[in-house]
Amino acid sequence: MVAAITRQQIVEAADKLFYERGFEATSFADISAVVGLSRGNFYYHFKTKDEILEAVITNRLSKTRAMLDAWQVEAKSPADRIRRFIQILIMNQTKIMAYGCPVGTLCNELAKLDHIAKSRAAELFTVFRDWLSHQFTALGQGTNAEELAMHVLMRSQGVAALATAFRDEAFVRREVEDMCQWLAAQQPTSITHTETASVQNS
Amino acid sequence: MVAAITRQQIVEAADKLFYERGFEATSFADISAVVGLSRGNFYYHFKTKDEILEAVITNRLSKTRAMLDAWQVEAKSPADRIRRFIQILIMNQTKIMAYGCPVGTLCNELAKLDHIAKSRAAELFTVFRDWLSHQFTALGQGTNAEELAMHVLMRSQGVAALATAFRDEAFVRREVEDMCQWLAAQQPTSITHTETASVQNS
DNA sequence: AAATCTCTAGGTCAATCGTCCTAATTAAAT
DNA sequence: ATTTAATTAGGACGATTGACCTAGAGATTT
Repeated sequence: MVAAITRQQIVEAADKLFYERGFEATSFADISAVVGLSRGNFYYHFKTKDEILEAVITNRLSKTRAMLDAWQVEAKSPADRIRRFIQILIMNQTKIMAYGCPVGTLCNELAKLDHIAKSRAAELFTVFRDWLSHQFTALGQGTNAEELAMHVLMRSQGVAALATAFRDEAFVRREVEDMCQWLAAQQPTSITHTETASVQNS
Repeated sequence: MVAAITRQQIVEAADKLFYERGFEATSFADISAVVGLSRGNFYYHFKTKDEILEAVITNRLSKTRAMLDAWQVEAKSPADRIRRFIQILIMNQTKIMAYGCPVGTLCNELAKLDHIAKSRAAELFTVFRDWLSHQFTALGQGTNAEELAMHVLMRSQGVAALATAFRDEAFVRREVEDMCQWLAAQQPTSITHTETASVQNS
């Protein structure tokens, strides 16, 4: 079963190229050159380009879920976990300034192509949204959890988009800081009531 | 001088196609089919595809400036003008949900392609940023004007990106409303001082 | 050792890409 | 009316695209 390894190598290379160059702009030849495989051999592993895209999205979904699961134990409070999400903008700053957000840009390209997989790519956003929504619920914002999750997602997308266009590191830092301050204000009745401290330890 | 008309038709058609399908995904044949011209005849008007892109960006820049100039007289107060900008998300909702923001998605595609015109496309953002910055200065936010302008731009980009992925009209309305409320809170000392009313009439 | 299955290399296919050339048509100028 | 310039149509170019086939090498099983 060496094919499974080669297959994963293809998916990994395709993922990187789809992100850095775009789906359409990446050819079979490009991917095979990275993996070190002959173009013709591709048909054995993937019959169509859409099949590679499908595999890339599936791979991203599982990796994203694994990352969020890890944060669930690494970060102690819901607020810390949301901050962890926001900090992605700092962690991946260089790549984001060069290529934008991997999820947002893929969804946008597939939307323009009216590609069959566009809704499947949007699942990546859903995973983040549901996870963020879960964190906001744990923060005591059960009624607005999904709205707040979408708001965080929205801001992240906006920062990523402008980071690519302006390449302004100060802007990214400023907006991340602003988001964290906004987040701190989202803990309901944090000043008047003191029992919210216990929520952060859940 | 009939060529000028044909040239403008080409630019207009290319603009629409670049927006709806993307720059790379649009071919000479696609544009010529829309205009009703033979493919070969293209070379007379535009020698390269990059030349069309350049013309499209230039066209967008002048159209954008003209629109913002019109708003300067149509809308009475700086706040009204900024609201007018925010309302684009509602006005162009259908197209944005299908293809995203014309500026943001173009900048992103060109960034991935590492295209020569990527900085030129970013000028579109600069035009909006400077105009917004000017409005915030008129609002009495001279010190933070550019930061606030970038913040509005960021939010618009974020809403557009998620609108494409989720196709959620309620989300767009909610975020636009939230932005307008945020804007209302940005008028410094609007409650304690009354002289800010005169600023709105400038 | 023979047979079977897994995996790969190289090449072909028609279609399409951006680019470019040339002959013909149309309009303008003399 | 004749020359000149502006504009067009159609085709050809080399390269590249995604897709596909087949022969054979390599590994595994019998």
